[in-house]
Amino acid sequence: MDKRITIYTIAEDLGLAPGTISKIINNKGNVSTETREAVLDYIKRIGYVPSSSARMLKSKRTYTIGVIFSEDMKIGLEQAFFSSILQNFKNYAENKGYELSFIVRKLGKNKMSYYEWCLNKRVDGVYIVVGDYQDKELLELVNSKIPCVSTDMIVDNLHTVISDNAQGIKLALEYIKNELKLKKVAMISGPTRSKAFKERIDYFNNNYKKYELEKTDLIIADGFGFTTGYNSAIELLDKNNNPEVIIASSDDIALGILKAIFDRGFNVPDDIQVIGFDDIAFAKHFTPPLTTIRQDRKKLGERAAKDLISHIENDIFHSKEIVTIPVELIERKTTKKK
Amino acid sequence: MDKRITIYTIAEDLGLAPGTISKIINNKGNVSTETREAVLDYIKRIGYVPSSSARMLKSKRTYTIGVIFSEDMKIGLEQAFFSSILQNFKNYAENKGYELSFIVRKLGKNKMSYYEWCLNKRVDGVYIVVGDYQDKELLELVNSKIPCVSTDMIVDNLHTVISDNAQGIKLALEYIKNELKLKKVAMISGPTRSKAFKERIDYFNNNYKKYELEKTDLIIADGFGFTTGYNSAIELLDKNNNPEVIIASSDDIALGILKAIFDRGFNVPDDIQVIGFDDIAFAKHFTPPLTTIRQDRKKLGERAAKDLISHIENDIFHSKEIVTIPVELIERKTTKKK
DNA sequence: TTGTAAGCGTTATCAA
DNA sequence: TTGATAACGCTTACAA
Repeated sequence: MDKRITIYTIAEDLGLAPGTISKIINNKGNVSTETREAVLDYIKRIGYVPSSSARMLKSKRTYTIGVIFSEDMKIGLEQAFFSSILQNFKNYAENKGYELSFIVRKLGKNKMSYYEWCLNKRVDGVYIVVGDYQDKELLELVNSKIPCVSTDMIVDNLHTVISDNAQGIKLALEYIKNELKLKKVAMISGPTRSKAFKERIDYFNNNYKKYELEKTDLIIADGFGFTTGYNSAIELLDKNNNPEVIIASSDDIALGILKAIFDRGFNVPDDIQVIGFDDIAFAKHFTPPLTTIRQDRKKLGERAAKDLISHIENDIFHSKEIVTIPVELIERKTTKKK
Repeated sequence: MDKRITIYTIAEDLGLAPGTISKIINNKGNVSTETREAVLDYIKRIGYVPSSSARMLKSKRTYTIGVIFSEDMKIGLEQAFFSSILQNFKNYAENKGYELSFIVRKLGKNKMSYYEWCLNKRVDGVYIVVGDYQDKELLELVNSKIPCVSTDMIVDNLHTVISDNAQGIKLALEYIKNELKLKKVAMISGPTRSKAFKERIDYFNNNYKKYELEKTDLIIADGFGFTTGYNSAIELLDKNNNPEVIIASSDDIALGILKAIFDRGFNVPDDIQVIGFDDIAFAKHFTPPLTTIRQDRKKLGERAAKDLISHIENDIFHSKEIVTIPVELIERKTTKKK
């Protein structure tokens, strides 16, 4: 019962050679449809699954995708937005027979670079969930032979799947002008080493005038989270430039802003309105529910997985491009149409 | 440069036999301290790392831990509480040289049971993050030769690391009696198929009288989340039994309750007080910040990892036990001392 | 079209 | 204490 099934036992059972079985499993070489079908049938019946270690050892393919969840950015599995993209990536990849393995900068006792780690683990490809585009080690990896894809970082030579951040801010600006009919707008953002944040800030800076808006403040903080939003908003409020609406570059930040506004005794949306970015699960549960730009986390994760796997499997040095996923404005209660 | 370092190249470089290198790496057999140190040194210098596939192939050990994140319970990586425990588990395990691999019920095209999957993947052990203790397949796995550990499910023959749920509710009850000086208490909980919920409900039912409390309502809902809490609280409020304080069996539920109370026009903590369970990151950010029973997610995850790994490595059929991690009451603004 | 056999990088058993 | 050698289960030339 605990006897392991191998291509040898199968070959024996069927009166064939192990090599033939292998070819069939991998869809290679010439085998008569007759034997092919017989073998496939048999395999399914007895529930045979190839030993991944043997396969890896021999073929140099590991069916493993390394995941970089940049540590210095202090983003862990707890970060709802990214872990949800990752979840979708994972689902897709698993369906294609790949496993994920988190890349850490050491292995056993040894400290090592991302690239070394990948070499040693022989991952087939790398998914960079978030990354610092100035990180030398990351760039070393990106520019190596190992296929990489990212859902945040934009650098030369890297295929990335990213939300249409410009469109997101455009939506917000249009909405502010046409629906909210407001003038004075501020923005609070996370750091520009995240490309997504940078794009949002850039679009804002370059276009608010087009919508006849006035920029009262722009705070670029050094964090991603609630506390960052809170502190930045306190700072902003104390400057008394009196923005009518604040655009936050993430929902976590937006939620912190909301709290700060309350703590300062103002009301949302009557005194100040707020627009977030992401649409995390909690956005709709907050009081008041957050108006925000929704990113399509499912598409983001799945497309990234799809593209990475196709890089890996058709190892033609694929066209690396920036693929852009549309976003959408979700109107809730932190804004008020006039 | 792309030449792979193996125990062969090392042996050659050092004028030794491959077998000797292997022994040293694995700390086995008799090797003179002299050669041992020389080899260890050399290995560190050139940054050699054993090929895991070769090792797996030969030794039957995969250094991989399967993770079950029960799907039918609709809990994904997005669930902050569980993913944070998992994160801590992961950190510990990785440090010990293990990798995590999520168990899915199929592999490639084939549907398969948890147990079959584990057999095929040859995982060294299994970590059940959350599980339904009535799930036949799960029980099959638990009762197999494969070492398992859980941080939620309690069944015969399963080692589990779990918060002291009884103590948590005890803390809440004491606090209600002695500090809040309240009488009428209600509870809203998730389903009893999660052992943690069951324990909390049981302790509450069996002990509220001891604290001279009056139970106005007990709602056992079928979900875990915000919406569950919201709907249950609306239901409860509409019954007009007027509890003075509501104990929620999770923070997500508590937050939903808070929202429902607001929506019905009541004030927290003046009209009704609320106590949660978990202390998720968001609990302190909510308005008002949630009083709750904090679970020690770090200890939970790390202890589970530690115990599993020791099961695996000292494959003595280890004492399976329930290990219990203390909890703590965090007082914030949804309660008010009298 | 099918079979044979040489690795892949380890571990483990014996022999030296 | 150290060295040689046979697996482990697969892939892939190459031979039949």
